[in-house]
Amino acid sequence: MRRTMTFERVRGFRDHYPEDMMPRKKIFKVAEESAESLGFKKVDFPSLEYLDLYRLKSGEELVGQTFSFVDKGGREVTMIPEATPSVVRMITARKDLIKPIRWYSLPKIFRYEEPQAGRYREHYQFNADIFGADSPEADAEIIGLAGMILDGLGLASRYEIRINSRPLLESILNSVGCRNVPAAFGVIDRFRKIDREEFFSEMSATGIDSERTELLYSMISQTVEPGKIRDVTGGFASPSVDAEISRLQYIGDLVSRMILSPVKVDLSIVRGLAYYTGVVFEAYDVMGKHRAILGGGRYDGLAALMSDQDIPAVGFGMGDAVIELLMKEEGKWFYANEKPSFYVCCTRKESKSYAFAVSREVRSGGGATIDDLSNRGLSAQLRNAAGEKCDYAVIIGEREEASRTATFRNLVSGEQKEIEYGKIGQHVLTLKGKSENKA
RNA sequence: GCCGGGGUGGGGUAGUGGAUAUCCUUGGGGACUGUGGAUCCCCGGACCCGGGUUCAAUUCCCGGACCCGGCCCCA
Repeated sequence: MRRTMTFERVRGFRDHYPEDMMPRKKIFKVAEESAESLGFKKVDFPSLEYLDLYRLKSGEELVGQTFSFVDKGGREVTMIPEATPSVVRMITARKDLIKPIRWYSLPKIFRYEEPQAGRYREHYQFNADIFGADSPEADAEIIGLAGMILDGLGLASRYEIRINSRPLLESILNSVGCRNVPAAFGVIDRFRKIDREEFFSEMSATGIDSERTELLYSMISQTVEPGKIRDVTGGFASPSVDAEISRLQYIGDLVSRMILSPVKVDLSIVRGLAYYTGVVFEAYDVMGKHRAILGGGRYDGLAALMSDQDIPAVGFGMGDAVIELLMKEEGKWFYANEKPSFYVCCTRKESKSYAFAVSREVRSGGGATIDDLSNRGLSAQLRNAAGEKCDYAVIIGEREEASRTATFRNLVSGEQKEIEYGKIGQHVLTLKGKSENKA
């Protein structure tokens, strides 16, 4: 009778095995490189913050969905549920920073919610923000970065970015006699989930008559090219509406210069009831199958809420969960080594020293170079090499050691070549890895 | 927090109120003794947990945790 102890994962948390971690790493790599290509700098911050940091901004509602506890020193703390407050805390703590500031980060964030498709209690979230610039160009750069990342992952034309403007929506609502804009935002945010009657009755509760509600309903039901916003907002003309439309169109134009996929205006994008004050946006898969891949917007009031400084800001966050679902569907969930990989076989113990020296030479110009640890027969070692999906085997034995050479075997074609020890590094640089490799 | 669905080795499965729980795959070891995912041999590994019904539960019933999906919410 065997007695085994098995440990379960905590609900809603994930393990990441290599076959999944490799493509996940690729997402982060593309995101980080895209950000850095625009001059963004990486920052990091604790996984634990005072709960008050979130109370300020979001009230008790969000607080109820956090992993919070009182630590041994009596501090009320929480596993961070988002990055933005921490980043704003960092920004406001340093008055010497030259603005505009472009920062990105890649924390794990936590939320105590029921797990669902594309939602876990812990996930990675790439974040990028620009502080100290309230221009539409800053808006465009953030939205453009979001698109660049998706493009870089091979998802061009498989996603679309939908943008909206909170002040635009607010102007529209004001112009139709809405007495409770936040409530109306809430209804618009949920409009795809509620039926028509519910929409009408809730809108009427905010003071909008049914004729105007009809117009609103039609307006938020469609997504349009930025150039055609006025086609759907025609019934709500006013100077403030007009100014907001122009800004949104300008942003849309700039973004379209940066990315490969369409930018559409979707007047139903509200982004919850959070702290957004300007442009808001989300990226969706074109099939509309999943929840938003990423989302963000302008939040000019947050720094003032948290400090004595008034710093305009715009940013976005992208979790790793939804994009994983999408990449799997699109056949992009795999990883290919950029450099060829090697397995250094050694046929006899006496040549191990030489084999290790050869390994070092190979590594100097190549990718992963695996030393054999099994000390088994050559055929077994070659089998291991194949199992590791290496591109080449480097065979070392009595003959190679005597002649100061190494035998390179291409594990795909079977071709072999003997290379002098001194020329190994150079030879490796001429080799290519195979580009398939399944996840 | 609520609702629906689900569970047999690591993965995929067969099956059953009773006997050593099926098959494939994967994993480990060995043979082939300097050229590979082959072949052959050997080995390891499972009925989610707890209670109940029963002579007997992996099987039926209840509860819990977990997984999948949804609601709420959405950083």
